[in-house]
Amino acid sequence: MSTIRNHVQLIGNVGQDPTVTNLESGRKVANFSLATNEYYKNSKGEKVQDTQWHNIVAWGRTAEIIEKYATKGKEIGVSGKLKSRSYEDNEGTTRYVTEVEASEILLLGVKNGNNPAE
Amino acid sequence: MSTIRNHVQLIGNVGQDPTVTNLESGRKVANFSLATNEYYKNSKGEKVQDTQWHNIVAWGRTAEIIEKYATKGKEIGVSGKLKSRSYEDNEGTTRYVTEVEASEILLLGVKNGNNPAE
Amino acid sequence: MSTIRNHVQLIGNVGQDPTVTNLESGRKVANFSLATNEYYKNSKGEKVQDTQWHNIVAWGRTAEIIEKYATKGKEIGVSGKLKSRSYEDNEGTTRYVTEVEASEILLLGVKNGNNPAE
Amino acid sequence: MSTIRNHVQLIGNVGQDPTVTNLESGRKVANFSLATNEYYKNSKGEKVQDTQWHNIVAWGRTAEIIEKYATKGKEIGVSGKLKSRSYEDNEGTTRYVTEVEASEILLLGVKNGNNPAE
DNA sequence: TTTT
DNA sequence: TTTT
Repeated sequence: MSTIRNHVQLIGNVGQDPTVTNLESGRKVANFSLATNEYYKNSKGEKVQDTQWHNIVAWGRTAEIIEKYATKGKEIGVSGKLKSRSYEDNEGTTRYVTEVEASEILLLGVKNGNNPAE
Repeated sequence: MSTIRNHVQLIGNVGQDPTVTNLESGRKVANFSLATNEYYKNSKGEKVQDTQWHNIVAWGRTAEIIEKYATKGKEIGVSGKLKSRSYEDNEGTTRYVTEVEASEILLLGVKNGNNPAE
Repeated sequence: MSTIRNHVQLIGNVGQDPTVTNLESGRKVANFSLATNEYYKNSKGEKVQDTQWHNIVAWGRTAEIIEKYATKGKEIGVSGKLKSRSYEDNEGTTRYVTEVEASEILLLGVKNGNNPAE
Repeated sequence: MSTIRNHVQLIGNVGQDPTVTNLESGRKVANFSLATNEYYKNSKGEKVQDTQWHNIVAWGRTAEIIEKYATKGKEIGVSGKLKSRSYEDNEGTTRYVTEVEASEILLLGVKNGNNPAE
């Protein structure tokens, strides 16, 4: 889809080592959670943290990079599209999940030029 | 939150007239669905449409603009952040919903300079 | 370059029919100006327009789409990277120009699904 | 201007300590150069670096943050708008400069929650 | 040089 | 003029 019609960019920390599945086709799919952290002052002037957790999914070459480098705790950038899909849970109920389908990731805190994702 | 850490931009069509709630504080909240449409050719060379539906929420002045102008079918641009929250459904089960919290909207197909959102 | 490290998105009007050059390699290059328009109220409460003109350059398939559809006056979206380069003017002085290298364009005001750029 | 109509985001390294000017109004203006670095393999399979230099300008509170924290060499994120302006050089010739007017910066390589820009 |  |  047009990157102009549907574009998401996040910078945050990887919540846990990604789950990577090898598809029959030979492609990989990677799934993980990414935390973005916001800080603001509340009405009492106290610093408050608001953490948002995002579901990230990636395919193919991007999934391979994620498998190798986007390990738990790493700070990364993600760009891609916002997508939702439905599935049946164990009780047969239809559930909906919204994910960011990553087309690109950027490893931060890595020396420039040694960034395997570039 | 930093627009650099968490940024979403969508261009699509409003699914139905927004639901606008007047809070006790005097602020408004607007909720609606936005469809983004993708077109691609499948393996048979046929044109296929992939529509994604996004939950949009907006507060305050942005909600007021949405209430007046972002009516059903309109093509609009939305920029904001990706946020998730939980709530209890009627059976008391915890549900999760992911939304785009819009900080800005742009009415398309409106003559420049007559755009009430600008 | 990483779309995360260097990303520009503009929505505006094409200033004149693009200049398209056929390179010896068979590739095309398209150049044109894009106007983005801002409206705000000045200190006297008068509505003021601020127009910014941007140099856009595109290569290959994107240049071909531009040649056909991004004609004078059209409202389009552009996404790409910010790049600068130097050249010698007629007097032999080194000049610098900053351009948006478009990787994608979106024709607005076109019915969904009939958009040749998608 | 609408962040949807004109939006730039860069992640790169500060080229030199910013120049900060105190305006008569009491506001500050900060100017500096930001380098974004791209790496790719050329036709011989050699890794090549392409560095783009961007002119950044910021006003008010953003300028103050830049003055304190965006010092030479630091890796930062910048978001804002693309703007051009003309000026007369020493010989009285009209020159044009294109800048990113930063509305927000993000200091990278800083522990979350200790980021003075947030 | 666009658009309104 | 940065970074590696």
